[in-house]
Amino acid sequence: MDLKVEPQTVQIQTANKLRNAILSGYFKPGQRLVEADLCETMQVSRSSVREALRGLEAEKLITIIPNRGPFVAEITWDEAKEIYHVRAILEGEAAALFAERATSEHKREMAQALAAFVNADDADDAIGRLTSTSRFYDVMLRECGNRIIRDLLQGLVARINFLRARSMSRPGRAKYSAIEMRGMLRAMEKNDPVAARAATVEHVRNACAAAEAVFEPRVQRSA
Amino acid sequence: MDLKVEPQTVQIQTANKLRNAILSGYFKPGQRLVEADLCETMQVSRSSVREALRGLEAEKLITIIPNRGPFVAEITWDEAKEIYHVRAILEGEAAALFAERATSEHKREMAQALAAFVNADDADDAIGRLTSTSRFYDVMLRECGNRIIRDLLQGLVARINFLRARSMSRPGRAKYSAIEMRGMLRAMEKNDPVAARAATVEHVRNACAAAEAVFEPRVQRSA
DNA sequence: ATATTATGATTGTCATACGATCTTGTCAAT
DNA sequence: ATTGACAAGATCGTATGACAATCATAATAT
Repeated sequence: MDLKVEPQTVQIQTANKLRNAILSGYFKPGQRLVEADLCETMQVSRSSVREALRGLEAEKLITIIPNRGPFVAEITWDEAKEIYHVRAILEGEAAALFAERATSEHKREMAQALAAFVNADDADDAIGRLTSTSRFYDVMLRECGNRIIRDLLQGLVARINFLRARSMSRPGRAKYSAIEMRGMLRAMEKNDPVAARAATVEHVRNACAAAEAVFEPRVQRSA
Repeated sequence: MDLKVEPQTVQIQTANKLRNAILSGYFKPGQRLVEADLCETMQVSRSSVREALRGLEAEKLITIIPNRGPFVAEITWDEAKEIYHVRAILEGEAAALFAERATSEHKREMAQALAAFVNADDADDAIGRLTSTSRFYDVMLRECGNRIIRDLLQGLVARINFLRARSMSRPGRAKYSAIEMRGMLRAMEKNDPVAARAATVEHVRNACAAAEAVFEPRVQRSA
């Protein structure tokens, strides 16, 4: 159990809220972020906003162009493909590591998350789909025993989050996704690292293919 | 050729200098960094320093504890091991990718870097050893065709930089290191991705073992 | 049509200020 | 000897105000 409690500075909250706004799609890729406007809407000082932005820049969620300011990061399909490539490798490794050490408690947790995913899909609940998959992965990444893999993957996934959401809401994809996740879980329940890695890599491959189908490199201009 | 030129803001330069200071060991792990002192020595405002620090925090080179300020990141041997684990995976992948697409020009560049490394070692030139290995890796990471892998590895390597320097200056290690790098290069010259990955993974494994030998988890107190 | 200039918006940087929080030392109470 | 209370000093977190540098755009001139 983690009992650590830490102060929530304004800067941290600002960073979190901005991150959420980007991941949830409230700020669109390529969109310009004006410091003064952010101060206004978030009711914090420019210092706090700018510090928060520096953090997000290092996470590659935004790009700060000198003298032009921050923009929500855009991504080319090339980059996205590279991310999926790395994601397959790291997530496969995490799956293998997890399979070797998964307890029945962890397996149950993942099974629950998967069930919730299926339910959310049946109910056509887009948010539920995302939170349940997150929960599914969280267990695996938290318990795989390698925090570096977890951190790297979280950073990578954040950068292609909008693709996930978009491709997952495509009719049919969620069903297949559920099947693939069931395959992962089955291998992990048997504590079979080889099968777990294979199933996971396959899952990411399919997610990549699904993402390609919905990727649109169009440049958006304001009317 | 890359002709892009971009403005060097004070914040960027501050971040770069601080990063260098940490990587070069001028600031030691665990050391406290006092904002006011940094402003004084670097002759920049607190705003610039703090923004630079936020960036370094996201790179995990420093840790900022709320109300206590920034500290140079410390690392446990556990974490270091995890980093080496991931490094082996990603560097192996990069090696395989590179082996498939390496041109004679690239091979020559790497051979030169390796030769420089041997020379630096013979001359007992610690700095030369580091710059030449960097050059060796830079070619591989730059030309492997996956910028995500490159960026992630650069971030990871930065975090264990001090271990590299320390273990490399251990008598004998550099010699073995050179032999291993020669093995990597040989496989890449044959454009053999399987052998290249194997040689690279082996190299990282050995580097990890060498690092363990010099790792000291001692807590340092000022006199 | 192209080049030049003016204009307004926004960023980069600095200086200053002040409350909040942490650290440390001192001293009393248990 | 441990605990608790309190004061003093250092440092951080945050806000504010200011201004030059830069950029984007519109207006003007060639």
